[in-house]
Amino acid sequence: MTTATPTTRHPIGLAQKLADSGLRSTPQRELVYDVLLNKRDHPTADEVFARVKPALPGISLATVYNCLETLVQCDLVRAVNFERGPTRYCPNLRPHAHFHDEVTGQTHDVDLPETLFAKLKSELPPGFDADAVEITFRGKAKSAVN
Amino acid sequence: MTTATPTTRHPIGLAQKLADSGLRSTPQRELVYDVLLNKRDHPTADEVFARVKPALPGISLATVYNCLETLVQCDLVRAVNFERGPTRYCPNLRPHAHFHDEVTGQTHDVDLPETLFAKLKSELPPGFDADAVEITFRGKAKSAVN
DNA sequence: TGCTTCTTTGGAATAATTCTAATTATCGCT
DNA sequence: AGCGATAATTAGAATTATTCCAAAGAAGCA
Repeated sequence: MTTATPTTRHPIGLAQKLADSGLRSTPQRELVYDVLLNKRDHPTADEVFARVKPALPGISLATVYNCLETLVQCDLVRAVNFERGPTRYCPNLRPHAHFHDEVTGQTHDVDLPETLFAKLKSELPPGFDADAVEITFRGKAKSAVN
Repeated sequence: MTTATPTTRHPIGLAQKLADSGLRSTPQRELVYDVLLNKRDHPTADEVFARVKPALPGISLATVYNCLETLVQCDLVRAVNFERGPTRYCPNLRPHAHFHDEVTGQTHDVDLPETLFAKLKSELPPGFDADAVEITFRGKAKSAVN
C-alpha cells in the first residue's frame, strides 16, 4: 500500500511547490516525500534512505540528504533536532511541538494552539523579534500513545 | 581579572555539589566552571577550551568535554543545542528560554515566568508526562541588546 | 539534435564528539 | 610519610552525521 510507482501524482502540490522555487520534480524527491507522508514517525535521513531504497535501489544517501533539504526549503517538511541526535524530518506543517519519549526514544507531535506560540513571542523583551519558536518536551509517554 | 589561581574557592558550591555526587573537585573542573560563570555567552566546548588554556596550558579538549559533562550532571550547567550546531553551555539555572540571533549567531537567555512552563506542560495530551520543556526562539535582536 | 542547466551519485572530507588505554592525581588508611 | 585503590586526565584513534566535490546522467528548450 505504499511506494507503488515513484512518480508524480501527489496529495497535492509537491511538483507545484518545487516549480514555484524553480526546482524540478524528480522520482527521488517524490519518493522521499511519499515516505515522509506515509510513516510520520520522524525518521532520520538514514531511515528515509532505508525506506526509499526498495523502490529505487540506485538512490544514494547524498541524494536523500539533498531531497530532504530541498523539501525543507520548499516548506513541505520541517527538520527537527533534539540534543545532538541526527536530524529528523516531519511533514506536519501545523503549529506543533515535539515530545521526546526518554524511554522509547520516539518523537511525538503535540499540537498546540497558535495562541500559545503568540503568547510566547509576546513574552520576549523589547528588541527581540522572533520568526520562529520551537518547543520540545522531554519525558515519558504512557502506554500506547499514538 | 579572571582565572587567577585555578583552585578551590568558588561563589558557592562547586566542590560541594561535586562531593554530593561522589566526585572530586579538580583544578580543571573549577576552571571550566569559572570560565562559564565569567563570560556567559554560551560558549562551545572549543571556546571553553581556548579560554581555559592560558591558565592551565596542559589541559586537553577531552578533559574540557569531560568537565562540561560533569557540570551538566551535577546540575550546575545546562547544555544547549540549536539545529545541528555544536553544543553550547550555560550556567544560568533559572527557568529560561534561548533566543538565537540569526544575524550575529549569538545566543541570548530569555527569562520566562515559571507559570508559562507550567502552562505548556498542562497543554500536553493525557498520557504525556514531561520532565523538561525547552523553548527556543529564532530571529533578530535589535541593536545592542545584552 | 545539441546545449545548458539541474540532479544525482559515490567517495572523500569535515566537524563535533566519544572512546580507549595509559598515565597521573588524590583520598583514606596505617 | 607511604601505599594501594579509585578517580581523573591525557593524547590520539574512532565514530557519527553530514557536507562537499567532481563526474556522469536526465530534462527542458532553442
